[in-house]
Amino acid sequence: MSTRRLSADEARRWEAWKRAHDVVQASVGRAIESASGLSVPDFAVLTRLVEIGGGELRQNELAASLGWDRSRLSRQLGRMAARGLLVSREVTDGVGRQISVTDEGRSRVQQARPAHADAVRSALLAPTSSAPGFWDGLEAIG
Amino acid sequence: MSTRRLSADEARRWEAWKRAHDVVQASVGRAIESASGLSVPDFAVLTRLVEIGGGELRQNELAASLGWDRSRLSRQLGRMAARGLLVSREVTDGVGRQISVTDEGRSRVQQARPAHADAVRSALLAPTSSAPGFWDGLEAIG
DNA sequence: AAAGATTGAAGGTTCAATCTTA
DNA sequence: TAAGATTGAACCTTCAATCTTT
Repeated sequence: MSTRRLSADEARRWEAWKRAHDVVQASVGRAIESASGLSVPDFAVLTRLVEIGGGELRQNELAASLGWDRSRLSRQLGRMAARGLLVSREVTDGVGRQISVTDEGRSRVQQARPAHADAVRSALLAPTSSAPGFWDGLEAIG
Repeated sequence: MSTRRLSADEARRWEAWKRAHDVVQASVGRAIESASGLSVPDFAVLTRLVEIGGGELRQNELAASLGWDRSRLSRQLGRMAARGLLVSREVTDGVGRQISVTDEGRSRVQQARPAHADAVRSALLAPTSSAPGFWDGLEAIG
């Protein structure tokens, strides 16, 4: 049935779905932050840099890998460079910039990885009764 | 099996889950915005105001209803008041503020509701083959 | 002109500190 | 003191405009 607004039951299911997602994201974010001091975007950038580029990538390749637009990545890299997590250099043989992880950035992402893996597994991939995750939050949704 | 980082397959499932969520949220957000000019937080605030309070609520009741902290709501209400969507008054008989929807705010939320309902239904509650939603995005996740 | 990147402006979120009033 | 609310600062996201180099 289609009406001009959500029914109380539909609204309840929609809110439960959003809340379940937010709980998972917050859990993973807290795990990363407490293990390494990195934010979720920091971790996303450093992970690509280390795992795809071996520590270095062109900025446009990084953008493509993340699925981010130029502006978003430019601002994120600016903040991360100011914190010493990476460095940005002009590329001599053409247009563009080369992004390189620093020792500090490499160390931090290594610190974050186990906590990230555990949090994702327990919240989403393999929730347990002692650590309920996304799917449990949706039990009543049908 | 538990290792110190996500496997390629685990990472793929995790990314797919996040992407599916983001697609749904973006779809609902665009529907609200194009129908009414309201943002998602605008719509959340006005919906509570109209449906729970009949157009008026104490600020702390609004915060509880939304599950938002004081700071977040204070900043959101400031922006909305500046745009004429609501007004904020001191409460004479004690501490606190009274938030009231304006005619403009009431009109906007009414404009947004059908688009919101349609978007939520097609993206999450009852996706169709012509409008795939969240669950379809997760097909490969197992 | 096209590609790669940055910036101004606006909106959103969070934390800690602060202010006000009962 | 405690409750209700605001603010400074930092971070995040997006859009349109801009800048630079090929």
